[in-house]
Amino acid sequence: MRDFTPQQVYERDYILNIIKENFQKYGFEPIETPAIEKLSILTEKYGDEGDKLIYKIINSGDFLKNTDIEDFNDKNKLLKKISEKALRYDLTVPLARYIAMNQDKHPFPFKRYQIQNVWRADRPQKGRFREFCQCDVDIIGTNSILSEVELITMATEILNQLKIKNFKIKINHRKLLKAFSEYINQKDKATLLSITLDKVDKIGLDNVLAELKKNNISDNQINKLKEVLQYKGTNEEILLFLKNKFQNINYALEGLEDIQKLLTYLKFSGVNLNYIKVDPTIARGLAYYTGTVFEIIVENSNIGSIGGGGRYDEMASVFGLKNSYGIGFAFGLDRIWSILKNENLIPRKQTNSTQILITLFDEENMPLLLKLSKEIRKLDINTELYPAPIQIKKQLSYANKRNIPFIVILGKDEITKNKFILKNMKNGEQHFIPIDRIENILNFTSKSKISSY
RNA sequence: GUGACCGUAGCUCAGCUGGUAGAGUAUUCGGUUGUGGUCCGAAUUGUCGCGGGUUCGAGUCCCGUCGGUCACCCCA
Repeated sequence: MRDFTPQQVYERDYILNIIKENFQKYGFEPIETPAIEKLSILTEKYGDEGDKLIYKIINSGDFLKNTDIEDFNDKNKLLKKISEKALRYDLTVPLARYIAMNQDKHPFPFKRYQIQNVWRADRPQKGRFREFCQCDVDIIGTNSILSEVELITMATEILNQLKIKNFKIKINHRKLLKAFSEYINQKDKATLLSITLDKVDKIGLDNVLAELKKNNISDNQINKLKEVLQYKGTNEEILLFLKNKFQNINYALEGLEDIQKLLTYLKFSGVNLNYIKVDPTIARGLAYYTGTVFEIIVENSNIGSIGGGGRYDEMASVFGLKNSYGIGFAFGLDRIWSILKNENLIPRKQTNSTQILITLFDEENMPLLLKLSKEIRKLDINTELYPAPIQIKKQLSYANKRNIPFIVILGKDEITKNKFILKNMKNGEQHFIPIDRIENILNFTSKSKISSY
């Protein structure tokens, strides 16, 4: 739970604007959905771990009204009786619900983006918040590999514009993960396998294998896995190697072909393939993925991924939309912000804040000052009036704290001369400007506009 | 959901082995009448996160809870 100061909002807006511009450039349209969803919409979409992290909202009024003592012996049963609403956990599931409910309102494929907060009942830690902002883009209604191509191309474009170096987009395919379990004759342990493999990056291959051993995977099977996972090579080499290993597993070959095509098209789409890394261990925990999955990381940042996504071809069908294809990914605004801060990549604020503060001596002069402020704004200069006739030193001090580069003084002395004073707060210089030649202000302000920050 | 540490004035923090709170900074006022950012002087500031317990007495000990930081788990 965080507040954002004006400076922080500026910094976040800088990122949001780049993201939004690119979303629009690729033809995505915005939607918004409510923060609160029905709890039943959200459950069982993110896996067991995910379900635990959903913020449940207790029913209003007498929330115990339908419960009896026995319900307290079964927490899940109790939960259903006292909570029917929840805060959204991501933007993908609400999108699926939205699509199912608004099928008639959009042509398909439907390309939408959605930038809103989501909530997770997590323990906060580095790069992780209970309330955070996701910038989500999805394409609903086609299973064309071009969707993958477009999303990844756009992601690299955005990261380039944000000047983030060292990012990698790791790509995998759920079908490949599944193939691992078949490859070692442990089909029923597919989930365990994918969750464990996902940790290779974090705890290393040896620890992963040790963990599998604890879960009753035999030495023989582990060695078989090790041989595959140890393999290092270029994207092409990895694909070839896996093709060889999985030659008898049809769906694995499909997955490999998807990735192969994706790489080919990315090249034509102008993406520098150094950013792309095929990684058979990337799993992603969310339960709804069915095809390609990807994760965007920044090397040496120790902040986890800054974005991730994948294909989820069945999800909207849960909400009644048949043959629904879907793919998308989300950028984590807060994590990108954190990285840009660390790397000093956020440009300094130029000048969209106040340029001139008009000081006030006497309420009698208000009409004149209001008129003056309007005339100055006509020159496209951000101007404000100090709202109360307090001591001028206080008004100057206020301008100082606000970093306002100029003040105008127009009191009775000046009025008799038909001039006002324009004072440069940086060097203290003062200039008299005739009231009927307001545009002369520009002689002094335009130069310092940029250097004032 | 698990573990560790933390939560004292607006901010950063001090407060030893229990005896009802202090510094720096910020704020406000002043250093004479209409000129800030420096300097000097003065003043204000807190239900010590919240709830309960132990004790004659708790910021200080115990329990719970909420919030923060970090590591798991998982994820943006």
